[in-house]
Amino acid sequence: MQKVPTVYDVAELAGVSIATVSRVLRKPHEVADATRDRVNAAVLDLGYVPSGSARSLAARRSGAIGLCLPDFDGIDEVSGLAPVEFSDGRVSTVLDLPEDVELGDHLYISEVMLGTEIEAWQHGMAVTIAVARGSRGSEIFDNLAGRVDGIVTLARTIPDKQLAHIARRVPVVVLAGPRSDDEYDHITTDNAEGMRVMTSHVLEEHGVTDLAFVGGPADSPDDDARFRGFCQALRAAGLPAPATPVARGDFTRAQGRSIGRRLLAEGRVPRALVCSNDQTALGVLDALTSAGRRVPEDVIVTGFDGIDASEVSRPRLTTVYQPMRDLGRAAVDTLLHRLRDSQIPPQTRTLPVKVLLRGSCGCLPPESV
Amino acid sequence: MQKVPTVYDVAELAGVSIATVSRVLRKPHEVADATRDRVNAAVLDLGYVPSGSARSLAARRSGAIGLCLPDFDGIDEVSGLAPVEFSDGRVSTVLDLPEDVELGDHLYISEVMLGTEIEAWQHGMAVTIAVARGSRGSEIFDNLAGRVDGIVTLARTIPDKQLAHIARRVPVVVLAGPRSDDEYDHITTDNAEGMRVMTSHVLEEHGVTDLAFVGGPADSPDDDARFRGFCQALRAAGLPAPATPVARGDFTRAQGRSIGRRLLAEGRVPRALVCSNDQTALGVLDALTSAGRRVPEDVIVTGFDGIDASEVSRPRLTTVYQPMRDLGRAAVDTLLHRLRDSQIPPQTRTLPVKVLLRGSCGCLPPESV
DNA sequence: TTGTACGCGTTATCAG
DNA sequence: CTGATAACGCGTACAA
Repeated sequence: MQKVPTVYDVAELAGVSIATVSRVLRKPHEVADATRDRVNAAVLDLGYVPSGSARSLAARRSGAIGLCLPDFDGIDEVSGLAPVEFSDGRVSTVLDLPEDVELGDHLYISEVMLGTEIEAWQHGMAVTIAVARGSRGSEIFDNLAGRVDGIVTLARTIPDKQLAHIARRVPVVVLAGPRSDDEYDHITTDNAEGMRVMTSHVLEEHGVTDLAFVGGPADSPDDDARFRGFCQALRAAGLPAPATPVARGDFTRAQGRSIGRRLLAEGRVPRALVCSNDQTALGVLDALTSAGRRVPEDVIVTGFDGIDASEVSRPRLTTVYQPMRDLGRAAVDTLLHRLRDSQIPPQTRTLPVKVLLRGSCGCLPPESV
Repeated sequence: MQKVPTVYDVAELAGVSIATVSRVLRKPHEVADATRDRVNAAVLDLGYVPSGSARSLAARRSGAIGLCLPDFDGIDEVSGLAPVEFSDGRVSTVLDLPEDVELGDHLYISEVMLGTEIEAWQHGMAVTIAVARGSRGSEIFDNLAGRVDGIVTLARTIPDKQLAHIARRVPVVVLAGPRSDDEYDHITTDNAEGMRVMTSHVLEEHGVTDLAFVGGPADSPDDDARFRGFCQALRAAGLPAPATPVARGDFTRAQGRSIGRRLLAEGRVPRALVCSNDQTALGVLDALTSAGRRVPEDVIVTGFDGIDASEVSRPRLTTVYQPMRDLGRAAVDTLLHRLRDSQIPPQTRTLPVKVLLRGSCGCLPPESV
């Protein structure tokens, strides 16, 4: 680490030119066996590791793709973070009472990350991640854009203006965003159609006509599409569609709970609550059951996403599953296509969703929760 | 994207030298206001984004840290991965019966990633991740090492030999590994002590003397330390300590289940099963309860890690919580220290654990599960 | 305050 | 098959 060896050092030790060293590393078959062995020995001997920066600079590609994520953990200022505490050798023991767990809060994003990484790995590329925390986001994303071959970003993570700026340097793929009039490739899921089918199920199979939609953030394109699907199903059934959701949360379980409590307090709980995502639905479920309402007997609750937590709630949540991991994979796939051919017009590729009927709509017998 | 602008283009448009452009970007205050404005305008106009490669090369630091993770998702060959399927516009509906969920399988790693990212972000650094999948691992890690300022790796992710090679170029911090006779900095948790306290609790508070340890992989340093803690508690209580765990799994819930079934079949279920991690414990719990054994009345089960899934099991799992996120944070913190001063001797920093008493050891009344 | 010129460690294009 | 040598895009002493 004191004196990091370079191609020159390797070349000298092996008694060849730097060009040959480079060849041994990149196209070993173009080099004579004996020469190759000498070079490889020198590499091992010196502890040589090629400089990625120099390599990227000369090759005009970095072999990495950038993943931009929104501030999903709520940490947004450096000052707000306590330093890590180390052990003093003692182990404390506490009686841990049950409480509400924000289980699966990061799951959506974790899955997207994983999918991105997997597909990148398949193509021998690395993934560099950047989270839009705090005020320095701008700087962070520019830095990222400068060091990768392409960028995958969740919708609404990077301000439009900056995204446009970045996109002049590297291709951009937007995840879960609406296909607006931009120049980017998009990956979406069947939000509207999924919610339409889900709603129709409640309408037709369960004969419910009194149902309301619990939404997410007003500026969420996902939420918007889901609400549209909900309304569409209502109209198709000859029912009036509301102009807006009965309430809006921020896609967190905590907000779902408070919405549930509010509806209870105001006596506005309908026969079925169709929620815009699982977290919200689970929160609503919490509020309902702790107020003594039976789900699904008194109220039907449905979600959207299919996070793991929806699988272990009581009752298990009927929801619309979307392939989160494939979202990341599809984005990278699209990015690589674009890298190969920058001429093709901006694409929008849609991933399928699947309606999972479980306990919270009443499709399963009580014993299977 | 057609013709990516460089400092030269910006300099020309702004009518200054490239040195000035560079200054505007790095030390804006050393440049006259008017000049700065002209340059910034040119930057915006051209859509200029500095090349990270060139920057890293010239500055001799990349501003990124690498995170090496084991093949936690079991994907190890490119061929084994089906391509992403896109939507055909139809939404399928399925009756989704309850089944065993591998909830939280990636949680440990997700948390470490998150912690790493947070701490890196605080210091304006990016994180590049690499997973040790398949046979190309070697290549991948070398590439990573060449493009980052330092590396954080989970123990046993990179073969010793290669790690030694890499470490000659960049500093390395090993997570959750044993402090062996290497030159790396290490971050560990109080595995042995945590397990000792947990075991003592079962021994003393619940008066159990008939207990067994269900281990993880034989080559896991974490598992090893935990088993030592277990034995230590037994001896302290005047009981004989076993030479080996009663069974070994691979830290997955599935293995935990089969171990549970095996013990049941062989009639070797003791009064308490102390497990080396939560997944294993949850699997054991599955096997026990589905065989009609009551936990904690008939058998006490405990875990280690404190993953979210341990919080929602029935009964909720008594376990030893370790701060997974802090593991990542501490690693980055240590790495940055080392970057600043390469002279200090290799350090080992230990993070505290906490024993969480919940339902599966019998510390909580039945109603709070 | 601004400009000149060199170096950073590779890759790639030619000759040989 | 191997060796010079010119980019690659930026940071930075050193000058002006």
